[in-house]
Amino acid sequence: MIDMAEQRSLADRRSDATREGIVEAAWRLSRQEGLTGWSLRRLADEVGLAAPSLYAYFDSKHAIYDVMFRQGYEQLDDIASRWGPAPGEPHRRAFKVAAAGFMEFCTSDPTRYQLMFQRVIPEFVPSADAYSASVANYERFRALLGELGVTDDRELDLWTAISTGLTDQQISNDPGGQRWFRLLDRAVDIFCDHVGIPPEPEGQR
Amino acid sequence: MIDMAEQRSLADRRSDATREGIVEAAWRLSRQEGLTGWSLRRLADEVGLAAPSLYAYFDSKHAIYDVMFRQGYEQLDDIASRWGPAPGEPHRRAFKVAAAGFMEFCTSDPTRYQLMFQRVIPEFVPSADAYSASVANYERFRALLGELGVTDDRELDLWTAISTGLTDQQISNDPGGQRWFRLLDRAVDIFCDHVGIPPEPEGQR
DNA sequence: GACTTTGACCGAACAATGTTTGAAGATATC
DNA sequence: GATATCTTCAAACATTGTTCGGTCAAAGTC
Repeated sequence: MIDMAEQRSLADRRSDATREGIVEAAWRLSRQEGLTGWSLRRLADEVGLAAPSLYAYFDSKHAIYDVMFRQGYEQLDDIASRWGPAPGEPHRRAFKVAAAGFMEFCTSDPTRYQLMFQRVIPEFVPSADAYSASVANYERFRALLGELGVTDDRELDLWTAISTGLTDQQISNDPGGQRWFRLLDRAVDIFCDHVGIPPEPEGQR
Repeated sequence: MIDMAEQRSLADRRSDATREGIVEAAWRLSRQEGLTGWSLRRLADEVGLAAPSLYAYFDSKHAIYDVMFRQGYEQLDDIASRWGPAPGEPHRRAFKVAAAGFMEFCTSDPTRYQLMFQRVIPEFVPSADAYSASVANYERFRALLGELGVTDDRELDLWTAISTGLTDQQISNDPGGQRWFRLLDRAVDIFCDHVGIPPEPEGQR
């Protein structure tokens, strides 16, 4: 009988536990040796299998990166769901919290950041499925900024550039430090002044 | 007799013309197939040699990338040397020219940009020599902004983040387009307002 | 001219990679 | 116990960057 739910390929039906073990080991190796610093044979060793056995769980090495890519965006989505103005909270305050949260998320795991936002793996292009996770995330981001008073698309684009620019510099040129992180509040203030989000009341600051 | 000038290895003494031909072909292939989309055998074919012969001119594939890396910064330095306030020119105007020049330089050759500013080649680390070209460039950038009125290091860092952020978004998310490029003048204005560089006189605008 | 030296080049091979193939054991199902 | 289905892997393949050993021609040297 044909399963009416979405078709799962042979590989997809394999033990989910082993599958997750492989991805976990891939994260571990990526953080240790760099995203491209490990081979399938090494990864297989790590989970007690031979290299070809991995192909029972993933169609290719890129397919493993693809799962990791999606997991990254799921984790971001998880965190981002907690952002937004609390009742009575000044929008600029909420803006700063969200911006710092994003930057903290990125800098706390540079490997994950590279996978999600940079093109460090030659030939790797996220699948439509994984890509949609990143699009969903962008939609949430757009909605959040709308809630905070950023309605113009160009202003959205400008803030995207500023926040990713700060993050990128921080990770590339001062990993583990605070050099660009410290500039974030100021950047938020400048930007908020420009788009007309009112300053925080002096007393609460 | 020992040459008292700087020692040149065997590879270094080979015909400079062939050497340059190899690098040119490497640029061509990189733009066509991506920075990592070609093999040494393919490159050798392109210049009418066999793969091992390349090792008479370069110590490794990375050594070829290294030359390209340095060439990129030499080209940037060449352009950047023409930036700076003309006599009587408002600083903010000169700022905009330089900023647009930088962004134009980056977006006009995304492959070169990737090599210079992103880490898309696994394991590739520029040699001390090539790296110094990028440092020299940063020093020029710092001097230029100083001339225009940006003295605080934190403001320098902030502008670095903003301009590279805009550039990065432009190349990654709208290659060949203008979406983030159009935001540049506004970004300069916001930044200049913040650091106290006076606005351009209305008449000249 | 013979002889050596040097420069330029490449065929063959090496180790490592991601991946495919074919088949072997293990496990379940009847 | 027989059959089918999982789960696994040894062996092999094509491709990669790179090394080794050698060939061949040009340039000096006597």
